[in-house]
Amino acid sequence: MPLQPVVRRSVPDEVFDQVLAEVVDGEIPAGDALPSERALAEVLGVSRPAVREALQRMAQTGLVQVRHGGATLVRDFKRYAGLDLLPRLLVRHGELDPAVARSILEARLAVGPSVAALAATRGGAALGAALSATVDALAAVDDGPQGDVERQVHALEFWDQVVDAADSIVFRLMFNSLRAAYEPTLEALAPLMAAEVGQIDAYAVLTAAISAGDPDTARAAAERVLRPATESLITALAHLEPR
Amino acid sequence: MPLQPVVRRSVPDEVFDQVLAEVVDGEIPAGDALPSERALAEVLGVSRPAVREALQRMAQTGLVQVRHGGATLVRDFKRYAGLDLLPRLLVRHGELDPAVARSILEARLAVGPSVAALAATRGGAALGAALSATVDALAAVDDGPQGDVERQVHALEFWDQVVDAADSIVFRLMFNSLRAAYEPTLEALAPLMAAEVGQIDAYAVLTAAISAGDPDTARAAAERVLRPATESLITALAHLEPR
DNA sequence: CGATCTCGCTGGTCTGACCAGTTGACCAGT
DNA sequence: ACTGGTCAACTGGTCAGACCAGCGAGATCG
Repeated sequence: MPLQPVVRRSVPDEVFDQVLAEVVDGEIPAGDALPSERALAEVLGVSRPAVREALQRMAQTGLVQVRHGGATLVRDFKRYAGLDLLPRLLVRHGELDPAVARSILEARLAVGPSVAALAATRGGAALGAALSATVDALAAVDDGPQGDVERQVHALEFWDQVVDAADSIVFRLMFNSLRAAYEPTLEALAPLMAAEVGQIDAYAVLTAAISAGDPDTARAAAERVLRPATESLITALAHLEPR
Repeated sequence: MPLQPVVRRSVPDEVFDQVLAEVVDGEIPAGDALPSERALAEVLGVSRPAVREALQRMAQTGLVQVRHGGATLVRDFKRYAGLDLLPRLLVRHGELDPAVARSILEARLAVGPSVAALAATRGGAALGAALSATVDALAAVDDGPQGDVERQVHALEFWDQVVDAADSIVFRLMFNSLRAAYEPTLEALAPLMAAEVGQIDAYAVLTAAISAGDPDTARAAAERVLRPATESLITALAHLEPR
């Protein structure tokens, strides 16, 4: 593996991660109070502003509720957290959570075809050429483990363009959140997704449908791109889930 | 209007909102640097910690990138922000953004049926009774402007239960984000959505399909619930959009 | 002219202080 | 027995000022 960027963790980052883990793992049940800022600062051996910064970020994410004068309460993150929390949920304690991974695949399959249909309706003249170029790049990748990763990157780029063309801000933001969860684990997942991004012809059909401005065909084509890997991976993940 | 809770805005809240507006409105284009923390603190007449807290929250949301030693850069929020930003985008300068509202409707229509299908597959024994109870509550609401609001609340509760039953964390978080955007504007939108939540029979059919564990029927029923209002509202919104 | 150094600016962190809101206990009226 | 008032001991909110650490541009030196 080539040289990696140095991870620089600030003090508030560290505090944020620790408190987040406590909350997400359910060590502190929803409704309970967090220790006071001063107490946390002392326990963690950092200054109060550092703790404050972390707690404010927690509040921003909807995981706690701070009340001036009162205690800081833990909220039920499954009810109040937004999609931004996804990356933190996907990888817990350094490994993938199969239930979360399954859920991401389900969401992808539900949303992708609709986005493709919208892109077909709204895509401008230049869209077809841009998509074709990306598919060409996808097809030109050499085989091998490194190639799998590279194909993933091109596939992400492809969907990025489709989402842009759909011109619907909610899908755009959803895509950003999903990508933020997916990208850090890309290397690990690339082999599993290799079959999907290898279907150059399926991508080509989808591109053609979108370029032609045919939403129904685009929807079906997107589903043909996404469904095979989705279903096979979900069955594979089902064996990993404890339940 | 009955008594409202007092809104208490903290200093960092205020700073956050102001900087957010600058970024989202494009006053400071993506790639440009924000003024330094000290400069912002002086201009806004607050302390540096207050500014820091606001900027850290901006970074958490993906709108800026702070670099130790260097300037704080504005990022392209359309590419890096997550779905949590949605409430801030939906209502800008005190009024609804039609393009964002349209997009929310599109997303709802795309996701709702899939969620219903999953709920049909995975819903437990108690689900049917719970959904029926909510539909009954929906049907029991008196007419009138206040009733429209009340029906919205019940409809949200209904979908909340469906999303829970789907048992897919991504949809859960999506729903939370969408609800967070929708709820503050609920009173204003209730009249527009009145037709949808008035279709008690459509909700009943959907409930029956989910209870029966029939995903395909549930998907179709959900679409019948959501599509009419979605399409009529989108055409209505199209007239408001400048474009 | 180009590589290097240095200084000034940036953000990162801490300390300690004080302000402001909440809570519960206690007390005084009704 | 219940209401509302008072107070003290929390809590979070905000500030000022200091110092550390990283970056970058301009001055400097070869």
